[in-house]
Amino acid sequence: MNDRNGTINHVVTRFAPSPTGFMHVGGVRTALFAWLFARKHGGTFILRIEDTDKAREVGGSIEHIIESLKWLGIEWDEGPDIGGPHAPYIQSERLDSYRKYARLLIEKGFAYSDPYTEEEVEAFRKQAETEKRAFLYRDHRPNVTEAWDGTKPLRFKVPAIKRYVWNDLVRGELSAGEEALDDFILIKSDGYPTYNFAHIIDDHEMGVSHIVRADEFIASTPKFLSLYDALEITPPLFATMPPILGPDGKHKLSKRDGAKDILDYRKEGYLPEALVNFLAFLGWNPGDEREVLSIAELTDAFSFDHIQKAGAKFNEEKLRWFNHEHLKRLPDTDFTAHLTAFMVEFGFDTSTYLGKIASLLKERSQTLLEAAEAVRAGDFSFCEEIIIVPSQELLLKSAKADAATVKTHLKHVSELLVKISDDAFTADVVKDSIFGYATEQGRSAVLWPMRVALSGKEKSPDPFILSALIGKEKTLARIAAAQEILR
RNA sequence: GGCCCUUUCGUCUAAUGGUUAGGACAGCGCCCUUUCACGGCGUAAAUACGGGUUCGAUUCCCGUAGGGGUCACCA
Repeated sequence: MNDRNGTINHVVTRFAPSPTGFMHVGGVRTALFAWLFARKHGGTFILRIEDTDKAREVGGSIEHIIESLKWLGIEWDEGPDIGGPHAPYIQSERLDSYRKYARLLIEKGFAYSDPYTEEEVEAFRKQAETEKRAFLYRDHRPNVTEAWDGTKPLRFKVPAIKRYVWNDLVRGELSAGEEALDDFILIKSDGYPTYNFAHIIDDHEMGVSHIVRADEFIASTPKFLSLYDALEITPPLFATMPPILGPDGKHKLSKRDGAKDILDYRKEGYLPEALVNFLAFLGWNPGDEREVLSIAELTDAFSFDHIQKAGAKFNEEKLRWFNHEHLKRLPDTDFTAHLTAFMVEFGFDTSTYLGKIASLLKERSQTLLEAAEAVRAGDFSFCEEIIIVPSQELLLKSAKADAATVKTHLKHVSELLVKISDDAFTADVVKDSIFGYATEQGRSAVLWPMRVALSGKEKSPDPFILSALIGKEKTLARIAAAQEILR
């Protein structure tokens, strides 16, 4: 909560999704910022499920949300699965609480039973639309109303129609006119509260200090503020995030633009920390020129001060770059562990030589999926194979020399390599032993055929790395085999 | 249509009255190099427009235009 000077005493933020399907990037980023802010200030982060619209609820969503957040490493201190001092954390289980505040508002004269049918209200709305006016229920506010019996919607009666001005931690001073104020529904005829009502009660009861929220709530803030007034509750601080736009920048990112389930990124081989890094930079920066940051660094650098006001376009190209950077920074053993887990999970056959080619894979793949596919395609099969039988054509393709000359070179290379002891057969030693000869004789005539002899492929890592990878014995055998092919 | 928000390279952004307007992704070029990849260097590229305020505006104010949001018994 905040004291009168606005000093942060204890930060409490929350992420409050509704279980209506999968998690998309917009929701995840809002959750991420709320979480980073709480962590930065040693505060509390709450996960709350807003399931007050039973018609739209999609089964399994809660589990899916939890799985998504956990994959990203966003952990909550209080939530539906772990409980906490303000349990329950699922709104449909908090109905008593909303009724309590509803009664309070009725007593104070700030709530009344809505006498109209849905059709009648719809007609008012249509009329406003026809007249190109904003729809305001309060234009039709009834003079007398019956006592609320729970079968009709309970409406909020706006205490004062006025212009509201408030401060937003990201946007600064915001304001909205009287048109933004209306008698909105507190409790629906099915007994569930609306978002407008429920989130305010919950945030209050859960001690939320900062509401990190999406752009679309700016327009309804005056409604919230008037409800806070009626309830005589001090509102939390607001921090409004910029929208995430589709690649064309024309509208908010939608499924059509490829907005997908956040867990799809796991399938596509993205590292959660890379995705988090990318998402954090969509509308935020650390205030310096660093870009590739770990979660710990992100937490440390995070502040609302550097959040953008304008919308950002989702750019998958840059996400791929972030992922590659994070992949490259992984120690080989960690990379291998990640890749192996990925391949097992998504049905790839794992190879025993993955650990040996970790550094090659990291360098060449932007995602774990690309690495897995490269392995499956046999791009590194030369690690396992005993014999390689390249064609003479390939052996000579870029050698810029005739078969007899190449054959002589390979023979000489063998003679140099055989002198190296088995345990000293590293890429550097191999290079040192033959590089002088190769330079002298023309590198393309020596190194190209050697590399093809070892890999059997037109494209591959260099022959020194290859030699070390497959070992002295196979290296010599393959070079000998290549000499047989040449005539 | 009303109300609200927003506007720096193609994209993500830095610079909160004085900079040759900086970085990154993507692009292009060169270098490294036996191929591929990695890497290095370099290049092109922006303050939406029009008015103010000021000695001086990317920065402050107003207007215009573009974009976004909202006007539910959805959140």
